Amino acid sequence: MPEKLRILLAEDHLTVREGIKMLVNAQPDMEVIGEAENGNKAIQAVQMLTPDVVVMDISMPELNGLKATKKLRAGFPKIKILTLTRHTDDGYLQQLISAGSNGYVLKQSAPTELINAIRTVGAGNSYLDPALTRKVMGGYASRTSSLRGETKGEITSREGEVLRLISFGYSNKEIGSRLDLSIKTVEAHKANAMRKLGITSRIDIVRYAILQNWLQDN
Amino acid sequence: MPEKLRILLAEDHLTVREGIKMLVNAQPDMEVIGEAENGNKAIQAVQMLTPDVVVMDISMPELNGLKATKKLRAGFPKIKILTLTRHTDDGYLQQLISAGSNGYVLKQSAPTELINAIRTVGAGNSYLDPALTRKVMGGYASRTSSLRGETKGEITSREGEVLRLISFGYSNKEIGSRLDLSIKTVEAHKANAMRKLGITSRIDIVRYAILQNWLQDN
DNA sequence: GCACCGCATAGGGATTTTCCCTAATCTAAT
DNA sequence: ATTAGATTAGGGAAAATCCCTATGCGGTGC
Repeated sequence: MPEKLRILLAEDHLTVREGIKMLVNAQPDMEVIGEAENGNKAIQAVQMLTPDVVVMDISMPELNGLKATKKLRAGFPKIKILTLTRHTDDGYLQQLISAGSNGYVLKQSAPTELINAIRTVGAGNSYLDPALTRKVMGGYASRTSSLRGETKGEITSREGEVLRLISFGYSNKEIGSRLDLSIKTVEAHKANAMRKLGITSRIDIVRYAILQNWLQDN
Repeated sequence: MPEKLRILLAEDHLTVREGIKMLVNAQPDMEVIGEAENGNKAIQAVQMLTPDVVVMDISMPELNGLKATKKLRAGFPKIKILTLTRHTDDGYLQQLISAGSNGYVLKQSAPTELINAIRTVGAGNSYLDPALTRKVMGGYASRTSSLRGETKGEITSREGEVLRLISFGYSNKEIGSRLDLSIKTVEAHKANAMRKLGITSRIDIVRYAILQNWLQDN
């Protein structure tokens, strides 16, 4: 048997992390060599430990898994990144893949799926959770807007801040006083962000927030 | 050493469940004797297995941990229920305790906390996560409404329907046409539900929805 | 260098939504 | 039979949102 696969766990929930660690370490061909509770620490840990595979949760404080994946991919092209998520939305998947993730596993899936996925990406292949494969296969042509270059500018951090607070149920006025801005400015950020995202209603903002995992753990 | 504590795990995420199971089974004085992925199955499992402690996730499909706790408490007064949650909201805690939970642990906490908590409730005491104790100690006097008997009745299904749609970002008008009601009726349900919950703002509705897990996986 | 674009900021005024109060049925419980 | 809560809904006041316009500021392009 060759060397064991060296795994870095990036996941903010300690309980989940411990669970995965025990699961991984119970395998003969892999071991957890490091842990990180946010994206920044994950990047530091990769620099120090050079793992073979990073198991990366999307939703983490400070620097989320999506951004951490992008950064890691830029600095460490050979590292394999396996994204772990709660979401089944394929719109998100597209972002992940373009960020450079090698695989995508749902937290809902069986533990053996995770182990399979780690082996698969560790071997240099890409892995897509079976539950997602179905989604991706059907009805993808409708979501090619970003490929046609219609993604004119991404959401700025200010806009994101406003959208997030809107999704939480704050009024424009409340957001204004919270961010120390005029209501009018908040309205403008909201409108610009919505135009960029191609959405027209408050419900779409909530949906977007759910995908961004903004509505968790607050 | 006496008998091992017999644990039932009620948690919908298989990965998390596996993690906890390994953790529990690694202890000399406790073991997992059954698992359930929703509240209904948990109740069935309790009837069949009569565990000492049920580790119950709040957010589960079909029947959530809150309702399952209430039902179990009615039928099995001696069973200890330890609530496992992602949330730090103390308003929710009150509901849990009145539902009959013996303890409350955050998923974010260290695995040893969970083990401690299981031992504590298994011994017949109640356990409150240290992270929550702080919250509960400070500024609780403001939230004693339910102790004064102002919790006149629970949210009705109609009210819940309305709250859920509000949390999703629908306007009263949209909810009205969706449920085929006058806007005025929607407003009334909203106001009544808010009065019952003792909340006053849209943000509180969203928080409530997050706790109810209404905003996940749609 | 200057024109142009996007970001962050914000006002005015029209429109829409929500809030507060009141109230009529209907059903279940006492 | 009287009370309590659920479901329905209107009128009018108050608040929030929407649409349009506008000003600096910092890059990018030619």
